[in-house]
Amino acid sequence: MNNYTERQNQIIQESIQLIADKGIQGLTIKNISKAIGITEPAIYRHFESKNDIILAIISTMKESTAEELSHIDDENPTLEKIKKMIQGHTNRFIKNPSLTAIIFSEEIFNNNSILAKPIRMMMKMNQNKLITMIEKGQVSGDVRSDIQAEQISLMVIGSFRFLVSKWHIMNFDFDLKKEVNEMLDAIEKVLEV
Amino acid sequence: MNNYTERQNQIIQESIQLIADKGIQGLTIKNISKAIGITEPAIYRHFESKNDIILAIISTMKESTAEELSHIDDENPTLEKIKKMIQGHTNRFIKNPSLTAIIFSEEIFNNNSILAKPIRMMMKMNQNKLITMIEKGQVSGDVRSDIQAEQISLMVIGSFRFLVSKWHIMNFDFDLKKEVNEMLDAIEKVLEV
DNA sequence: TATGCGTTAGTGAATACTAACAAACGCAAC
DNA sequence: GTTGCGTTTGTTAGTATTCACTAACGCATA
Repeated sequence: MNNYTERQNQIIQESIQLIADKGIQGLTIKNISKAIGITEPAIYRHFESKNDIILAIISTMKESTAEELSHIDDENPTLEKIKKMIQGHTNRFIKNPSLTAIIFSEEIFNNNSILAKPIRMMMKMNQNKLITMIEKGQVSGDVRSDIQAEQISLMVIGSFRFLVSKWHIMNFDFDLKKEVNEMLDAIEKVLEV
Repeated sequence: MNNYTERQNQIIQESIQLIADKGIQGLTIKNISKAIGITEPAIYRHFESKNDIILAIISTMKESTAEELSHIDDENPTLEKIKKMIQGHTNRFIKNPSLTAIIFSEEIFNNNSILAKPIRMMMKMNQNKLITMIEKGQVSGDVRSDIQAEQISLMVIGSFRFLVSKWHIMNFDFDLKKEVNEMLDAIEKVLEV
């Protein structure tokens, strides 16, 4: 899967959980070690510093997002592809809700210039993927062409992010899948030629 | 304007600036006092605790947002009202960019139950305002009625939030007003009956 | 015997916050 | 006008706690 050891992956997962539960201020070496059940210095056998842990979190996010995006085949009509993409992300969030605390909260790391860069790159990558998809759809006549692909992408990603953020803020207390599908129906109507 | 003293407002403003620049981890009593030019204990002459400062930040946000929303008169057609609302917020952000670090980052305070509540209430209030607006527009025939008002609201707020978040992450390094207007044009096309 | 991975005990720096004191100011009494 | 006094708002010096991180050591396994 990735090139981290079992213990490293455990540290990464518990760290994500901590950020989701207690915010970035809850991500301390003490909390991580407590969650795993080892002592603080043991953490440093697996990561050189806390910064390295955060970098590993970002790297893991990037990888899992790329993996998710790679599933989309080029055959389906554009709207189906967008739907599948959003639904894929949704399933990932439902399986692992703590992801939502990080993947759409770039500001968390924005103060640290070392961390801000890969986050920004990941964001750009995902947006470009969707924009290219929409542009193809506009050429083939699947998607309305009177609105720029960038604007459509902004709407699709923006709506999804906002919905997922609400889900997190509401402590995952509504049926995300149902809400996402209703959102996708609305987007479909809006994008029809 | 509000019921805070001059010094209290200064503390609130510098705190917002600090969160924008350095994230929530940068919001320390030391940083606040340094930014103002007084010593740390002097801060406690004006707020009982750091938590009270954060509550004051949220309260100020709430007030300034409500003030912004109150400007919207009931006369204009719905799309014009939505445009004016978004543009009003945009002008506020351009005048005070550090606002963007807080107003759309509810997760920052989500770990603290005392803070999460007012944040959630503010969010709900703003959404309901827009939903009501859209529903009226659907009745009067201004806005397409084949999509639920909640979904339209999700799209409008989601797109705007995402654009503003990008502006913050990119260190305010693009013309927000221009991008917002392009976004509003797209939304207009999408909402037309 | 070397390596990997854990421990205990400790570092200095930063955290929110407090105690005690001092300067500045308004204001009423003389 | 000046004296005296209380309030406000600042100061210096300190608290206990928490932070990321380190040194030294133990132990199991290859």
